[in-house]
Amino acid sequence: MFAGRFPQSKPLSCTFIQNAPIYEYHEIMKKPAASSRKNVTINDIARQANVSKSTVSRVLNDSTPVNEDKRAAVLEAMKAMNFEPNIFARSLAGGQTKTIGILTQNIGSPFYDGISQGVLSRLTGTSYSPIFADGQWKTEIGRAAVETLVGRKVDGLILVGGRLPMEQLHNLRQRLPCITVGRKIDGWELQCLYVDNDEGAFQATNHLIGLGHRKIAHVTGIIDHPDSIQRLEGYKRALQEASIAFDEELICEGLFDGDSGVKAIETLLSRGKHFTALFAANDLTAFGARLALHRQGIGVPEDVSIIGFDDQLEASFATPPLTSVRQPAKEMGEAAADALVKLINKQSYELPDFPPELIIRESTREVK
Amino acid sequence: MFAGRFPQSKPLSCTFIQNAPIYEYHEIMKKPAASSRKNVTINDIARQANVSKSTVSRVLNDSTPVNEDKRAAVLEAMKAMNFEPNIFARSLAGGQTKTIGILTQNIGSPFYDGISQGVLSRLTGTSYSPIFADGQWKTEIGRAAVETLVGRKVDGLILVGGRLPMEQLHNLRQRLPCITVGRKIDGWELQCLYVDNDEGAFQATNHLIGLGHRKIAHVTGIIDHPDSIQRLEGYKRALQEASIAFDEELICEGLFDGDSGVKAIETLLSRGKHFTALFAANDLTAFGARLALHRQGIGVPEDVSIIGFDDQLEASFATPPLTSVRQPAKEMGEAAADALVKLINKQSYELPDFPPELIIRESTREVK
DNA sequence: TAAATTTCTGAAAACGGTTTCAAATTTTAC
DNA sequence: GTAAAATTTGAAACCGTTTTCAGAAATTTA
Repeated sequence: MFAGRFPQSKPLSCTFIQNAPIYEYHEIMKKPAASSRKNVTINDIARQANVSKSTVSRVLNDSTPVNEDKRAAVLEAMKAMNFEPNIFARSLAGGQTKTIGILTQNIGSPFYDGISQGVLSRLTGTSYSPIFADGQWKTEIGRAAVETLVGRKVDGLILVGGRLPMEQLHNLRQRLPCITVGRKIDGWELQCLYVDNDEGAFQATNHLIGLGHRKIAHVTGIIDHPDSIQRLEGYKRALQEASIAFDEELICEGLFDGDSGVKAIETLLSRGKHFTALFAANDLTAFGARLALHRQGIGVPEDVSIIGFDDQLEASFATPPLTSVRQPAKEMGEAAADALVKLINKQSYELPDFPPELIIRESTREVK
Repeated sequence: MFAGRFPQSKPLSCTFIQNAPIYEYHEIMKKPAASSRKNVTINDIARQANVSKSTVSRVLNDSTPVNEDKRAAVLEAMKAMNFEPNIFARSLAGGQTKTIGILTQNIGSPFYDGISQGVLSRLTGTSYSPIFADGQWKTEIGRAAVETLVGRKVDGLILVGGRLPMEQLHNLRQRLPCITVGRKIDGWELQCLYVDNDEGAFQATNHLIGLGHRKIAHVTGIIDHPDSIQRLEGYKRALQEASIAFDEELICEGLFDGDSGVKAIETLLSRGKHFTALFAANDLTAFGARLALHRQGIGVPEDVSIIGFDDQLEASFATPPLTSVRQPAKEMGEAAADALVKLINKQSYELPDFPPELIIRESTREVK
C-alpha cells in the first residue's frame, strides 16, 4: 500500500522456522525458564494457605466475611506466590471483565482525539482497561464496532460522538452502563457529556457582532455532521438576535479541513461578497482561511476578523493567535471515564458542566 | 448482526424459551428480559445439529476435518441461533485472546497520536481488538502499563515510543510477539518501525545550508528524549559536513511545545546572536518561533527561514506554510498493526521503509 | 476377505475462577 | 444449659470453550 510513497528500499522479511522466530541476542536476557512460568492459581494459594479455594475467592472479592486468621494467611500466600487472578476465568465465571469499551470516531480531529486521550489517561492506573473501536462517523461501521465491544463483554461503554440512531442507543443502555460524549441526547442527562455547540457558535458570532461586524461569513463543517448543524444554528441565532439578516451567500460549505478555509475565501471573493469577519467551523478551517486571506493581501485582523472552534493547541501560536471557542476535550474524556467507572460500580456521581468558552486572542478586532 | 438482534423498524424484544426465540411486540424498545437473555452456547448448537460439542468446536476452529454433512448442520445451526462464541471461554481454554496491546505515550504529539490512529484503524474490522495503555513517557508507568497488557494476555504488543530499558524489551519479546514503533532497537530489525530522526534533521539542516544559510539556530525538544537527541545529532552532522562550526549559543532547549519556540526566539535575541535560519524540533515549536519573530517584526522567510518537524496537518496552513520533515505517522501505525497480526499468525511479512521526507513550503528561502 | 491404516467423532478432562448449598461452628436468646 | 440464630467454611456445580484420548467408522493394503 505504501508502494508509491514509501519505496521499500530495504524490505525486511521475517521467516519462521519451526514456529520460532530466530533471535540473535541470546546472551542479553535469558528467558525465565518457560516451564516454571506456570501461572499461580487460586488452587495453589488455597493449598498454601490451607483453606479451600472458595475461601481464597472470597478474600479476593471481599464478597463474604472470612475469619481474620485465614484471610491473613491467604493474603500472605498471594503475596508470597505473586498470585495474579486470571481475568478470563473471572469473567467466564460471571464476574466483570474490568474492561471498558470506547467507541471513537477516528477522524483525527483534535477535539475527538482529546477526548480519547482524556479517557485513556484517566483509566490508566485503575483496574479497568480500555478497548477502542473506531466508528469512522459511519452508522454501519459504528454499529459493528459497538457489536464487537459488546461481544467482548465490556463492563461499560463510552460512546464518543457517532451516529448511532437513538433506538439503538436506548437499547444499548438497557444492557450495560453507557456514557456518551460530544453528543446530546434527551433523556440521558446523567450519561451525556457535551459542549453546547449551538451556544459556542452563538458566543463566537455574538463576539463579532459586539465588535461592530455586520457582514459575517461562516464556513461550515461537514454539512450533515451534527456539530456543523448546531454551529450553523448558533451562528444564525446570534444574527437573528441582533436583527442582522441571514445571508445565504455568506455561507460556505466546508469539510472541517484546512482546504475548506482556503476554498471558502476564494468562493467568497469570487462571489464579490463583502465581509468583515469570518466564523469557521473549526480551527483548521480558520487557519486555511487565514492563509488564503494573507495570500490576497487581506489582513487579519485589520481587514477581516476570524474565529475558529476547538481552541486546539496551535491556535495560540498562529499568526495572529486565533480567537476560538474552547472545548475542554481532555477534561471531558476524563470526566467520562470517571463517571462510567462509578456508574459501573453503582456509585453516585455528578457530571460537571462543560460550557463552551470563547478564548479571545488577536485574530478579532473592532470593525474598521 | 446488530440489526438482526435488535431490529429497528419494529421494536421487538426477544425471549428465549427452550432455545426457541419468541418475539413479542412492544411499543417502545424494551429491555430483553434480562433473565432469559441466556447466551447461545456451543452446547445448544451441538444439540440442535445433533453432534457433540467437540465437533462444533472443530467446525468453529477448523482444527480437525469434519464430515461435510455435520459441518453443514453445525454451520446452519450457528446461523439460525445466531451463535457467537464466548471470547473469555475461548481464551481460558488456552486459545488466543484476539486482543492486541498498544502501549502509547500520551503526550498529545501529532506524531504519536497519528501512530495510534493508524493502528486502530487497521485493526478495526479484523478479529483483533486493541487494548490501549498509556506509558506517559515514564519508565515506571510504562512498565506497569505493559504489565497490565500482558496480564490481559494480549496476543501481541505494539510499543509506541517509550523508555522501557532494553533488558525488558528483550524479555518481553521472548514471551509474545512485539512490534515497536518510533524507536530503533538494534537486533530488532524485523520488529522495528521508525523514522530516522537523525536523517530527517540532517536533511532539514542541509536544506538550509543549501540555501546559503550559515547561522542556523536550533530549538531542541525535551532534552533527554531520544527523538530530541537524534535530531540534534542530525543537525550537528549537517553542519559538520558543511564545515560550519557548531555554535552552542545557537542552541535553545525546548519542550516540544509552542512556548518553547517563543522563548527560544527571545533567548536568541537577548543573546544578541545573529541567525538567518531556525530548525525547530517539531512543528508546534516552529509555530511558536514564527509567532515570536512576527512580534519582533522579523519576517519569515524574508529575514529568517524556519523548518519544523512532523509535518502535522496545520503546517500546510500556517502563514507562511511551514517547511517541515514529514513523518508518515498513520501509515506507520497501519504497517505496525499489519505486521503484528502476521507475526502472531506466524506468517511472513515485510516491513516497509519509512524514510523521513522534507516537505518544502514557503517558510524557507535563500539567505539574503 | 482380513488386517492395517487413516479419518472422524464423542466423552471427559482441563482452563481458573465464582457461586450455591448445606454442614460445621460460634453466638445469642431464653 | 439448651434451643435458635448467625457466622464461617468447604464441596461441588458451573461458566463456555479447547484439547486429549480412545473408540468407531471408513478406507487401503495385502
